[in-house]
Amino acid sequence: MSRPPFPSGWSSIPLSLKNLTLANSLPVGQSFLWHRHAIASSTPGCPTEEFSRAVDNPPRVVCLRQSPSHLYYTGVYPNEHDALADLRRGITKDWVNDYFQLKAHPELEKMYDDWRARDPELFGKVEVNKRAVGVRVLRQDPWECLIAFITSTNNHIPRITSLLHRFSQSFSPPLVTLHNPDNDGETTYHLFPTPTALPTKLEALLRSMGFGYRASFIESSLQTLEEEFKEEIEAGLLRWRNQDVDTVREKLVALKGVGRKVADCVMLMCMDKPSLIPIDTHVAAIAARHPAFPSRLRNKPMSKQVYDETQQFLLDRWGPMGGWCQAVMFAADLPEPKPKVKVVKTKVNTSVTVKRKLEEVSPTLNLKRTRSATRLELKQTRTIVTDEVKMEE
DNA sequence: GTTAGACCTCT
DNA sequence: GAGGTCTAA
Repeated sequence: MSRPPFPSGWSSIPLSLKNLTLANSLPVGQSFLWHRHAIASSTPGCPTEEFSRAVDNPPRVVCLRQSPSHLYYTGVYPNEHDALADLRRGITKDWVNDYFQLKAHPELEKMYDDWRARDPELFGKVEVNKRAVGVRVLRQDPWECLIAFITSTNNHIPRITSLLHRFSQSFSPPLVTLHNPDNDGETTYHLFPTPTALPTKLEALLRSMGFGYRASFIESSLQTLEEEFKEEIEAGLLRWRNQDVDTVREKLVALKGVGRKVADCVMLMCMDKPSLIPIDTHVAAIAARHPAFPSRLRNKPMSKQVYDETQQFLLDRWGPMGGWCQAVMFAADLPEPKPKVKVVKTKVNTSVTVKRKLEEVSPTLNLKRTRSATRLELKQTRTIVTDEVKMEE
């Protein structure tokens, strides 16, 4: 009898970095639950890092790697049956195509051409940035996306990321545990919790987990959604994809903790509304750089009116795929990811303690890169759902 | 309809 | 002050 996890094996899709760059699309503030690891055994021209996360329907861990010419993917399953079904039916391949919108919008480069022609002033100057290459808007799950962006207000990416991982670990059982591809420890993956898995008195719990005042927003929004959709919140939210912007915006803004900006984020990133340009302070600053930006909007505190006019200004520049252009501009404007450093306390002489930074050694590149997912060794797998809520230490 | 403060928490 | 929003004037 085999034991989990069951990898469906690596497959690949021919895809250029200009059409999709994982590193510029996954960790840039649209999605927060991807794990990112260097690959210990890699060779020039082959992938150097792996992105992975738990994905539902069926439950599995999706792993992604990328070379200049191909996108590699595999699903790692807690049971053999689903892994075999994936092999037969290409479940993860379909998921990749849907998530990155490769079928719906196959030619990202054509969009870049269009934005360059429309807006040489802003887009033209930014797109030369390395971080502006291959930025795609992801087609995410609405339920997860909604919670993520309620959590995002007044927070930075690293903090949003840690809060959402904490959320998943607390309310969703471990799915599968895999060795990290950088050979540094292992990761236990959890699906994003379903609404029904959340305890009734959620606010106090979330507060203790560090959500702050957003805790009450999440509890209240959950309650509102339960009133509208009963037990079918996720399916209900998915149906909002088929409705027009104004209708959906009205419903989203009715939820506590969801204002105009969060609503626009959710509609852009999971409800097929590619023209929407969410205006946060960052994007507002980008817009203000444009020579033609109305001076009466400059240095004004954000208000509904300033929001509307700024959004309209950018929409005029960027056109029907304006939300995608915003994603490029946003990603390119993020600070360079800090090189990982370890802060080591070194004891010197008698009792003087100094802090010293040590550059983390980059993984040695081996000449062989295995495409077999059998490297993913089981450490611990539990598929039993517990009612108990685990709190982070 | 518009505009201050407050709000959790971490840097 | 930060990838805002809520509430009360």
